[in-house]
Amino acid sequence: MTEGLRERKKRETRIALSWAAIRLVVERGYSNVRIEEIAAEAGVSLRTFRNYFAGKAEAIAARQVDRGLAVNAALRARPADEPLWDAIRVAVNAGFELGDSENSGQLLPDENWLAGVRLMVTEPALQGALAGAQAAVIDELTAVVAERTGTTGVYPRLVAEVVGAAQLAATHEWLRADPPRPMFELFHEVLDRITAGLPEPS
Amino acid sequence: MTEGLRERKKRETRIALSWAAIRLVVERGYSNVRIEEIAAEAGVSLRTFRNYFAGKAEAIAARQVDRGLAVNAALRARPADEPLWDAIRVAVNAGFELGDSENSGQLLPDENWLAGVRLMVTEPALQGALAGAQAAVIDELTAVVAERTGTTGVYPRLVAEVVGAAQLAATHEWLRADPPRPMFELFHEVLDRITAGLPEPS
DNA sequence: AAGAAAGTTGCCGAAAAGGCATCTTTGCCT
DNA sequence: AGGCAAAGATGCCTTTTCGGCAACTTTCTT
Repeated sequence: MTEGLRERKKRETRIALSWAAIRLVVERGYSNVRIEEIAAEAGVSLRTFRNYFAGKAEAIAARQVDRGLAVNAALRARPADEPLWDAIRVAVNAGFELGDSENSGQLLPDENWLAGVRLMVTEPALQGALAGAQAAVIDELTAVVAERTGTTGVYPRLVAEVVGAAQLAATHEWLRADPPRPMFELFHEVLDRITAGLPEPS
Repeated sequence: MTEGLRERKKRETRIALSWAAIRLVVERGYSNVRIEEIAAEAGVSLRTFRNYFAGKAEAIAARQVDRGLAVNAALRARPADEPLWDAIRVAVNAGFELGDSENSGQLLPDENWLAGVRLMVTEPALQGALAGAQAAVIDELTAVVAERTGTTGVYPRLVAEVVGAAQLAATHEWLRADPPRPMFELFHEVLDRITAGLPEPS
């Protein structure tokens, strides 16, 4: 069965709330946004907001979660005989593309927006939520890696955590880079270093 | 000048609050602990608790932060000509030892306690705070690595993030392992894999 | 010893959080 | 189509959190 109306609406509401939260926070600053306003912006009641998210921070982090889940799904969809790290590269890129398409389809973001995002991610409460969201995604990724490689023990988790670390490092660099660089490029550079065992650059 | 009375008391209060929070939450479960009770347990007012921490979750994560900062300090203290990854191994071990000494000095933890901790870390709100705390520590670690290696660009951040990932993976395994295994052993295994470029185990 | 600086505490209002009952919408079966 | 059941949205209400402010106490400096 294809996706029903109910589920589609729910997903749309979730996305609308999350974007509303991000937009308002980027514009006005984290503590100057009431969750009631986010709800209004997305056209639902405050109470409904609370049915979806535990708070502002979680709403904002939701976009990250969805992207992460997309990566996981993409990884599952890769051919089983493809080398693990090749598959991971492709899957993560697919995740970035999702982000782009939800955006204006631009590889490099608007300058004001970027500034707002930089400000936003300095918010301590946000960092926690973002990191926590990442953790949840990584739990699932661990399972995917375990399944794919048929390994047990630490290995799957370690790979998952490291992929997460790679994404974080790439994202940091992406926010820092001037002039801006596209995400996939940064990510590949990072993965190259990791699969080389992270030797000190000479 | 050595550490004054004021600073020592402050540090003690911080630690007392954090342990009180952890103990109560492990015993009763996250949502059954009022922060007022934590404050009482540590012998300060509710308002004072709030001067130290933004909430329950942050109080609990504080122990992690302190351990992380200890690792960073230890890394700074390593001889400058020591290979980076050797220095990291030693520094992280020093961090674990700190945790042990604050504990009963045991390498392997009590069974009830472990069960409580397992339960505690499943709490979503906690995961966020723990991960967020980790993120803050990693920011500092990035600086330490940059300083030590004299590198710029992504490399320092990448190393820092990966070290964080390694600790997370090791911790997960530590919580999962039955029979229990000592942390330092798990961590070394994990680091070996990383410096080998994370090849799929055959 | 005295003033300055830092820390603690109570009070208070705003906001968040979440349980519960009600009403509406969607999905499914006949 | 009709109608029932499940899921969702909303409002209401109570408890808890959150954080600014000002008064008071302790520690530090000279």
